[in-house]
Amino acid sequence: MSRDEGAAVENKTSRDPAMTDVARLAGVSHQTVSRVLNDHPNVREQTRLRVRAAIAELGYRPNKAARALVTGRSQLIGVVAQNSTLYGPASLLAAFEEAAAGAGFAVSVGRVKELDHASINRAVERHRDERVAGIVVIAPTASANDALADIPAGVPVVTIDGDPARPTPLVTVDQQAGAYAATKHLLDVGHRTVWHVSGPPNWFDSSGRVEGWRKALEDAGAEVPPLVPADWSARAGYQAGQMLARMPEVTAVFAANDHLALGILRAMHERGRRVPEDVSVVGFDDVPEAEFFIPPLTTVRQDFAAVAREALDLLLAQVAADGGAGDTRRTIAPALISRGSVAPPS
Amino acid sequence: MSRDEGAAVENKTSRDPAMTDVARLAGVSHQTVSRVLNDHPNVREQTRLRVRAAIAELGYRPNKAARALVTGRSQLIGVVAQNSTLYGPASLLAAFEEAAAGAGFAVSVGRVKELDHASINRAVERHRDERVAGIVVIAPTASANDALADIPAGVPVVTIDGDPARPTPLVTVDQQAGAYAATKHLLDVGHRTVWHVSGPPNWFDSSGRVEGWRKALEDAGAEVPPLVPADWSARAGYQAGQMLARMPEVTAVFAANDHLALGILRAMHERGRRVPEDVSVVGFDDVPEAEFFIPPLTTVRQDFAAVAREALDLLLAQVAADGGAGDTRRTIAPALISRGSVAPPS
DNA sequence: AAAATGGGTGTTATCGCTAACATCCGAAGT
DNA sequence: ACTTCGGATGTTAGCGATAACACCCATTTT
Repeated sequence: MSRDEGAAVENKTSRDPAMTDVARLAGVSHQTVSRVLNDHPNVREQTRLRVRAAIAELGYRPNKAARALVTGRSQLIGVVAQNSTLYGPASLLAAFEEAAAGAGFAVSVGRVKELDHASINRAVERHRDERVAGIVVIAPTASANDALADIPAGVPVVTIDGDPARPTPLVTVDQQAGAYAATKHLLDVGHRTVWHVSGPPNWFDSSGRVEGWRKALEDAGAEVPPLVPADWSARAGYQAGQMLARMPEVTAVFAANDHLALGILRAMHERGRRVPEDVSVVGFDDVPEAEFFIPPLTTVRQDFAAVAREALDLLLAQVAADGGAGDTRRTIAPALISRGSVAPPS
Repeated sequence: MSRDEGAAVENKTSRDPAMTDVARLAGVSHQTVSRVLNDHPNVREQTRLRVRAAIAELGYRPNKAARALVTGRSQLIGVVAQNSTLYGPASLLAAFEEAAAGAGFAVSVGRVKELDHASINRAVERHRDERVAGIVVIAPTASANDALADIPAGVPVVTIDGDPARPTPLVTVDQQAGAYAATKHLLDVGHRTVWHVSGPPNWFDSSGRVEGWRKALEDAGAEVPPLVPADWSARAGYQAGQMLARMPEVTAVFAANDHLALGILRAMHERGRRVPEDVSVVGFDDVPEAEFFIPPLTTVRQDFAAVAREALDLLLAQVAADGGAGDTRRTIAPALISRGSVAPPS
């Protein structure tokens, strides 16, 4: 790649214009160009216009690497998330990217196969190498949570879906409240108790939902049936459903997410137990297609966009404060969405 | 941020170690450290070890901004994708991030709200500002495709799901083959013809599936019923299904994706048309929960991981070749997954 | 009228790295 | 023994931006 200096006349493979090129064209110093770019106050309006014109004429675009080098920070936010296509995490990630873009930040995603200590640390280090402005960790499990301790102070970090008990900047959905509402809804229409098919035990979301379910039962003085443990998959829901369908006393089931609920619906259908006439079912997440399950699923909706906004907000506050921040915890309330899968017991 | 030079003894707020610090500790020049880092051959083994020891001792990590500045490229791949939680695009993105991480590249995602010309160009420019090594555009619609023309030559670009007719580096799933297989499967079990509920008309995936469907019918000498246009949502499938359920002659439906199929299943169920006894249904995508629909859905699976791998491969080939590349098109064959939603007509 | 202010601008140093060239040295060729 | 060569290393010069400071020159202030 030849790069002629001085009086280049026919510089074919000319490089991208740099700040000095703009400066020359506008008849100012490169520093003034920098001032215009960064909206410094002390630039005459006329000069500002001249510089802007030169920028437009050359199609100049600032080199972010150079800026990152001298400032020590890039306009990049690193996100550490599990490599999953689960509805919750995927939506969250998408929502966060959108929010960040709105604030002028690009997002670099460090997907991680397992949410273990070592993987997360590796992802965090990669992000630090890129001098990201801040890091968001989607840490829905205890193992992920542990890794956060190793992140050096001074790096702005926000955790999403992390341990509610941990004193770090954190945004969560109030799982307990959502589960409580779902369970109470079933009790309110007349069910004597509610069974619960839970998510994987190491997820905070799971345990929060279990707690909310149990509390609603206890508050109502209802019997607490044994917990049916599962994971997040439709398959696990189907298996749990096969058991529940055999027990005549089961009239109401709260599933820890919509896909579990789907599996339960299928199992009920196969054994001839009608939903909602014989058994009521409630899910969690409100995936877009939940409305078209057979029957339409009553569920609990999480506002991922709100979570993303709050997380970004918390992160940028830390970036601005250069470390310490004010309030550092935000909780988003979920909402019960009532559809056709719930009815009074017969 | 004070930064004492020279004989700093008690430098509290010490900066991160730089290459010169490593060099000093190892008793070599910073350039030798650079050589070790970049695996240049001409370094004595003993020196190499000494440098590595110093790196480990200081916990040194190279500054990527500085490297990007001098080389003009970062170890970052820019991805432009629509801000959607659709199963296909989301899976693709996740798969690509994993593949890129395996090759030592981080991925910066430029989500875009609409797949129009202007939005895509903006995202591409943002990536170029970051001096990404290459750009991947997930361009499943004609409008997205148009924007590709504006990307200057010399920037490595790979399109995923783009226009099969466009002569750019491109990776696609053979939609036509998948649709052909699905339709033929229905004809093979004895249906006289197959109805098709299609995706949005401006998506290449949609039109490819329509073509495959039509071709299979024509090859079999079957009547081609009118196309039922929809989008990708379960709701649209439900609406289409409400119509199809009223027509006694409809015995087989091929839906352009699994969520459409879900809506169709629901509509059939509501009007008392049994699947598969009265009507057979086939979907497309094989979303994880398709196995637990009522009944389990026969569908066509796309191998997104393979798409991602090929795309990365094509991109890195361009990066290495500094522009021109050899073969530039890869097509992934989808696979029919047979489940319980298909049966011979009664 | 001289001094103090402060807005507008240019000059210089620097961030941490890689490229290009310079240098040193011992082994090989004549 | 005297080039020649090439491996191992050091030196210097940028990459393109921002920070810090210096410097004008019109206003105010005293």
